[in-house]
Amino acid sequence: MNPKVRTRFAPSPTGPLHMGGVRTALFAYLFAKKHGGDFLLRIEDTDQNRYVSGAEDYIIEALHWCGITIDEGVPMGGPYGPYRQSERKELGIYNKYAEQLVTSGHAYYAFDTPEELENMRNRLISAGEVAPQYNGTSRNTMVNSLTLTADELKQKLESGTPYVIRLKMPLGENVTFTDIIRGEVTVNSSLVDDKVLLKSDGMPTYHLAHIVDDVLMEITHAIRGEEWLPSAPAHIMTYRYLGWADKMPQYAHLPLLLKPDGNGKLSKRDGDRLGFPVFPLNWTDPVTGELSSGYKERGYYPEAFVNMLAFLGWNPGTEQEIFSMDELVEAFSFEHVHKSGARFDPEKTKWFNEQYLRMQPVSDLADRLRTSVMKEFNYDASDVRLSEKFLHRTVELLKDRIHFESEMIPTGNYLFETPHEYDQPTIAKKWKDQYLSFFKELVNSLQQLNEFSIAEVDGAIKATAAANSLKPGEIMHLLRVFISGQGVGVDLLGMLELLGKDEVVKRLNNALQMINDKTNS
RNA sequence: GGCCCGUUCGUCUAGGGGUCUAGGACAUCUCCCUUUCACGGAGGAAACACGGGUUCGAUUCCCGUACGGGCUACCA
Repeated sequence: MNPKVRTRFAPSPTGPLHMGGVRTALFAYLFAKKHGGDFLLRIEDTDQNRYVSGAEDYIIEALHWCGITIDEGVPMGGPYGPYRQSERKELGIYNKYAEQLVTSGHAYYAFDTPEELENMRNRLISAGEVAPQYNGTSRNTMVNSLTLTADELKQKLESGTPYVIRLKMPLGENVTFTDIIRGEVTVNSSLVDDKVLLKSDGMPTYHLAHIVDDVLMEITHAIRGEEWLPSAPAHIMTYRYLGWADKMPQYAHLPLLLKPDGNGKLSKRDGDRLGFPVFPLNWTDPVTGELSSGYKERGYYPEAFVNMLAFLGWNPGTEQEIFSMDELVEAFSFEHVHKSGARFDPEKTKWFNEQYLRMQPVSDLADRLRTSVMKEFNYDASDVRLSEKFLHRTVELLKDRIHFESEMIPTGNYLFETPHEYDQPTIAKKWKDQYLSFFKELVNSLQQLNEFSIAEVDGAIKATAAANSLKPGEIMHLLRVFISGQGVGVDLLGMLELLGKDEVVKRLNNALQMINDKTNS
């Protein structure tokens, strides 16, 4: 029987998680859930120089907002804890396995200083080497436990000379492994350098830490970005040298997310440069105070964001595009994950949001609109504009015209407030003095209506127009401007009915006063 | 530069030798609906990078070229 599927998302807390990271987490989550497994969050905080405070909380909040639920790991813990590598270091595991590799002859101590490393690279470059590396050939010229005598080594170690432990990559060996997405990948071991496994500060590098942790946490599938493909052979070798070939998770290297414009992978800087967020949530840089905008605060539904993300590099193989998280879990498979990078399109993201907006129940939108209205305007609790009926109808009038819920008030502001300004270009274009009597009569006619319904109002407008030998088409646009102040907007008759007799009459009188003032000035 | 990975409409993609006069979606254009603008509906334009093979037959398989992406740290 196959072991229970366990996948993990293992970001390093160096800043806010960007959407590429969220997608990696999403695919790992979908795969785990599809197979009835667990999804873990491990924090890879082995680089103390790049640690950013708040980043870990941000990652947790972002995943939560997206509906990606963590079964185990940071923050709640679990049977394989701790789940932060800085804390796991205290367990002595990284040290232990690094030493084990040294003992078995698959790794060695290296005492070279940064200057010496730099010199070595320059030396190789001037010797015509295009890719200077610390590897099977150059290590013989360096200061390490392979070139030092036993006494020299002992002396260095005892005097506390800083050292790293490097993986001893073999020369000229073909390393083959199977990637779930790319199939069989073969790389010659000569091409990959002797990776540092343990740094001089005692911390492991990613190369060692993720392997030790994946095995100890019984991870079955290691899902990560394509940028790791070149170092995968080093990882494969490490598993073998540690005697963990049978415990190695299956690797899946995901295609990268590319910039909507120009070249290269999507970066944290692209978002605000191009006017769309690259982060799920707002992020304020703790050092510079600079704000990067997030999808949440921009008014995107997490479901829309996730749906969009899922379709970057993956497809269900059918023509269905709108998927709930449950449906994504059901449909997900690596067979339908692309090999090539996906250019991200902000326009499509908006479209996804619109789709989710249209699916919202009107009553839910009305409830949320009430909250916004109360915040925006100082209405009395008994104000009709806070009534169920008014809000419900407002939502119906507005919802198909907007991309975000947050646009309801800005787009429909004239439904909440009597206009103070009017679209003068439209008035100038349409207005004729002979319309004055029509509008005056219309006010009277509307005032006499017992029932202020669409049908009644429509009837009154038509009758008054006919009495003035006007075609309704002539004055409808002006009527809209007089009522809403704007030339475009929601259905006119629907708006009149919603506003009600008193408000409509009031607005009409205001507008006629405005016309009068203009004429006299 | 070297190495690795990739290459279907502008973008995301369907497609695993004949069903491809290459399908869908976003964006774009036209028309319809609408006494506004949207929404909605209908339609249009728009792609197999190139060159060699293999094959009766290649978008689909192989090789090369071009292009794109990634990596090339005591960062992940």
